[in-house]
Amino acid sequence: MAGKITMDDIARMAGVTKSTVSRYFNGGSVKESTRERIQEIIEEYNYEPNAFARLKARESNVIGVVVPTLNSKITSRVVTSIGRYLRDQGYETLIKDSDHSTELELKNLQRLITLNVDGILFSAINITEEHRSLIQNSPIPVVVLAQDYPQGICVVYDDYGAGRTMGEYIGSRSRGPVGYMGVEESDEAVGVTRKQGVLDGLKKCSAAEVILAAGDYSYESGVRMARELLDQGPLGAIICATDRLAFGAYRVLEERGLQAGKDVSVVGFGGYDESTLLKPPLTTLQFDSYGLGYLGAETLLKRTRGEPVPKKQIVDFHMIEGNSVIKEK
Amino acid sequence: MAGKITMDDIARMAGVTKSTVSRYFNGGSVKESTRERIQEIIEEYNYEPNAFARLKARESNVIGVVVPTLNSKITSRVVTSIGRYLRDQGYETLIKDSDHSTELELKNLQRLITLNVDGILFSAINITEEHRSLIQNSPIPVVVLAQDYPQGICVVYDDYGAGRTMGEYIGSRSRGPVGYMGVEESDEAVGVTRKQGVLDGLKKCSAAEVILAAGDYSYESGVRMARELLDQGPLGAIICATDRLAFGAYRVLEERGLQAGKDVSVVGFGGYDESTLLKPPLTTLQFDSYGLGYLGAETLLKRTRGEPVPKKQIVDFHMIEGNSVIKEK
DNA sequence: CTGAAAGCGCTTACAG
DNA sequence: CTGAAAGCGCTTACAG
Repeated sequence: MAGKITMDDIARMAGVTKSTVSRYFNGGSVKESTRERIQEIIEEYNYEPNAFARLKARESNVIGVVVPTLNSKITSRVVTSIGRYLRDQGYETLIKDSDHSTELELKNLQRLITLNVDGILFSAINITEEHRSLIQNSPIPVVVLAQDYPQGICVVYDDYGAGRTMGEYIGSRSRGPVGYMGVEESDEAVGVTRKQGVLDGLKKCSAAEVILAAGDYSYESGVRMARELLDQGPLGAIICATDRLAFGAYRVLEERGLQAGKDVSVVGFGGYDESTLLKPPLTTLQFDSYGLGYLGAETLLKRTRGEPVPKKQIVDFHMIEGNSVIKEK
Repeated sequence: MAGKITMDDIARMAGVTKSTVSRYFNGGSVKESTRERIQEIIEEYNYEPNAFARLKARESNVIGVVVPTLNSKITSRVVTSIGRYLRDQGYETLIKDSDHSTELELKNLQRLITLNVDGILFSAINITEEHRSLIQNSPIPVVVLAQDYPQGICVVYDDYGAGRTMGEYIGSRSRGPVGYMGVEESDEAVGVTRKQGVLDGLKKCSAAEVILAAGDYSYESGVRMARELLDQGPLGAIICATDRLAFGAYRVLEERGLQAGKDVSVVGFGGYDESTLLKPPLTTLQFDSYGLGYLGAETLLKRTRGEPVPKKQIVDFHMIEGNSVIKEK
């Protein structure tokens, strides 16, 4: 039975009309005594209004979130953080998974718009012209997460700063050529910005030659790139665009009888839980994913209220030092 | 503009009424020529009907999923799998995260019921009396995931079988006392069933003494339990209820100058990605999470159509052999 | 403070 | 094959 009760049922039982019950929920004026009567009935039946039937309401109190995948520790952190913040603020979170498909990203965005949610947190692998046009024309506020978006509001990781920090870190303590295992440039944040940071950081601190490789985000891709780089001769250091790629590098080093932190320095980005489990533990830069989610949600809510928000916000990172970098003597 | 268009707008542009457009979407009879006209307009405006405005429809075509947390590789796999299946079948997936809170689990369940989704996939840490009563009285079909639920329909991992397999595996190749690092018994599936399997398997194949420890699911808990066990004397093997706990055990072994696979056997359950990265790689049992999600979704859809479904379905597991078990000579 | 009525975007018998 | 009308569960001016 529970759940098939409507606002009208509650109203009847409380001896009022649904208008009054609606006001009860939406902060309209209701006499203290009726308020109590309504409350009793509600508690007895465990009633909650159907959030999606508020077709005529100004706001739906639901925020949509679209993520490129759910199969990622990072995304999990971001979404968990968003959910916590929104819940505290009395909002529903509607999560849509694009499962690595650009087509689905577009569809999900479109769908959230027609669902008339109050706002959208949008995270995509890369933002195409179509994404842009959809976001631009959206009657609903959209905040873009983890990708730069000059046409609108975004909250991003400090990819350039992180890259640069890592570049300087390695540049100042490594000798010999440096290999960089990156990802395709279609991913702005990681493929372009992070890489540029690394290159600039290295250049500032060392004259070492840099050899570039590029692939996708998979473990296998890491293995392939590491082989490709090492086949070209000995390396002083390998900088990997993500920890997962570094896992692949570890595997290849082992195959070749080399040891990270002794024969060659290896570093990554991400600060995955498993990186501390490696032997030796990986030195890596961790981004503040919880901060990203929190800030994104907060910013979006401000937007929906028409409050001013920064066009772009950058969240911090910090280094987790493992033992994978050759010690200076 | 995109998104503010309603079915009525489309209808007007196509020179028909919204009744006809509605029929177009729901498979009613529409003349070929009008069908084409409607289709054109829809494509031009990228229109999609608002799924949540189907207040009067028999079905909403949305399935709710409640998960205990999003911060888990296992859950991610399950949810991704559910999403894929449902999408193929033309359903929306609405994900609700309980964030480790029993109270939220109840709330999420309640909310999905009042949202009048077509069905609910429910996964909870443990199922209390309150959960039971809510599910029992739900006017909407519910399929319980990953926990036994004799009062209704469930899809579960083979916790007993997996435990038993692992128990026999270790029992037949280990000498000396066996330590078991488990979790609290409030978690039926892992805390009780899996443990019982392990104990039965061990008993069948060995007369070795078994020392039990229990804690929560965290890495720190694994560290604590491993210390506790090893403090009581040397062990031939440590069986960990999850891989994460095994990570803690590895850490303690290292502290004490012991090596997994040489001085003591260590095994886990879960088949986490990172387990193969350990040194030595962990021998572990992996459950078929994708299968669980897929089967759960399929079963739920059958239920919504009134088709008969098994009361309980058990998904498979398989062993991933690492190098963490002492070789027999 | 409260109710009657119109409306949100859609669906569904019922006529024609 | 198509439209007019009633209705889904809720909200919102508008009277009183």
